[in-house]
Amino acid sequence: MANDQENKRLASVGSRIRKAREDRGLNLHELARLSGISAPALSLIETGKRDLRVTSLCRIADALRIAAGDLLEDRPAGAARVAKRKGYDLGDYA
Amino acid sequence: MANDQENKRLASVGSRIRKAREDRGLNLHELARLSGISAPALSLIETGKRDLRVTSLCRIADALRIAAGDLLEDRPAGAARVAKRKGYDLGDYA
DNA sequence: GGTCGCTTTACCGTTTTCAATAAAAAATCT
DNA sequence: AGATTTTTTATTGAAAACGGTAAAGCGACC
Repeated sequence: MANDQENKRLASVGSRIRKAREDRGLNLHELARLSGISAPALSLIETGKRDLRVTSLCRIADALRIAAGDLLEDRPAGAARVAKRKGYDLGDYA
Repeated sequence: MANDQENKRLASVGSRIRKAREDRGLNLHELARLSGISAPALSLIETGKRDLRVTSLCRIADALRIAAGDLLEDRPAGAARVAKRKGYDLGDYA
């Protein structure tokens, strides 16, 4: 798929997604319903094994309520901006 | 390919790439050589007609010497960030 | 008129994402 | 220990990205 540098980049993107998801207390299945991306695909993404498309990244970012750019690289201001609200209504996605 | 919202997003990403490219005085063939992405593909990307992969976005960002996150959304990087946080309104996912 | 440079579009072939499903593996419980 | 939840891996099939090439548009300028 890619050279070593790109793999590292995908891995860091994936770990940022995973961290944001866990910070919000969501499991893969719940994030799958929020984002419209299947749990197996999310697993591949979070472990850096898949080169996801930009729209997929944005859908994940929207589901996590984080700026998409904050998933691509470390942004110190990012964490503070995230509202740790609790009201994920999974029903909207059923 | 995608719904209307995602198309708008891809279009904005594309226009940001185009602007950065033109600011650097590059044409599509030169950016193609720098990024490893063909000029026809770059044309589709810049006009928002293609949902590129994250590694492609990063290769373009590297070629333009810009942060990949800055291609995803407006990030003033400087002063007036308070004004308006454009994009999605959190709270309802309907 | 024409030519040059740049961009867009179209086609083809290969590769990859992605959903869906199932199953296996791993972590988390009681 | 066992049972349950969560994650990972594998498979199938469809849709799309991507490079390459070629062709067509579209300016500007002579």
